[in-house]
Amino acid sequence: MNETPALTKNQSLVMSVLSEAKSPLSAYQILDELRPEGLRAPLQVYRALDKLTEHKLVHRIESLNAFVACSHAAEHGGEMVAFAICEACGRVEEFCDPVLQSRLAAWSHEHDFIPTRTTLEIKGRCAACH
Amino acid sequence: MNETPALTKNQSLVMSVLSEAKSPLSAYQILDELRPEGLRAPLQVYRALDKLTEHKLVHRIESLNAFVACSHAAEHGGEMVAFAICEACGRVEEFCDPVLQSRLAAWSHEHDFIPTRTTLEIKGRCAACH
DNA sequence: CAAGATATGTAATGTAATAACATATCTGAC
DNA sequence: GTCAGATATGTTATTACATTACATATCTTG
Ligand SMILES: [Zn+2]
Ligand SMILES: [Zn+2]
Ligand SMILES: [Zn+2]
Ligand SMILES: [Zn+2]
Repeated sequence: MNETPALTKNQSLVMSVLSEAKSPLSAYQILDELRPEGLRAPLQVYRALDKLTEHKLVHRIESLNAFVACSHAAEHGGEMVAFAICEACGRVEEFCDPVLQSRLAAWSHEHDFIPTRTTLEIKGRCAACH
Repeated sequence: MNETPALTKNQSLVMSVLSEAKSPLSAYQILDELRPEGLRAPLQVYRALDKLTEHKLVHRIESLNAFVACSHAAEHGGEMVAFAICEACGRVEEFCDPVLQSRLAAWSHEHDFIPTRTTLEIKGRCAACH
């Protein structure tokens, strides 16, 4: 069910750039990295990002207008994902928390709200940057 | 301590537009609303939004690149704020939840992360839009 | 092979946010 | 009152982020 298909050429290129990045990259930063490989237009990157995001191999960080490779070893289920973003070094840590998830589910249920997607991003300073 | 100063002319204009809006507005939508009052440039709106956001009279919705008037009757303390955003009607509900807040504080403490700002936005369908 | 689906290439445009600089208004010290 | 610093405003240009529209190529599958 819902197998992740093999990546296409552009998807692979974008994925490899994000996998090697130490912090989130904007679509235009990714494009610049890939000009040597022949990419020229933002849309080539955005299309790849759309697919990668759909398959949850990549996540969009809304508060940065940027993208990170998923750091989950295993596949994502339907669970909520959160991010801790260091404002000093730029590093992002991805995490899941069942308590947060169930608390949000409870709020939604109480308020007759049907959630489809949750954005949870904490900005601050990571352990290495105190 | 930290009194909210009286609003300037442009801040008042922007605040009044947001207060009457039924859903979040982009800076450019606000600008269009205020052209009749003489505003002409995005920066006039962005500057007002910066101050209003600083005083927490307005919140930025990161996932929409848009802004809403704060719906808290009382003043904000340092607490975390969350938003439930209806993808059908556009309405946004602002809420606080101590459980979410303490759980995020716990995660941060466990991971030696010093948080400064949290973005929590749930997209979905509100009670009126099932 | 033919037909439909998926992926790619390219140009142009739309939308969001900031930089740089000039001018005006407010506020307190003298 | 007036001078000086701080705050607010006005204006133009530019940068950053994202999508529309259309043409072409490649990959399925009957
Ligand atoms: Zn992930
Ligand atoms: Zn750090
Ligand atoms: Zn509020
Ligand atoms: Zn609704």
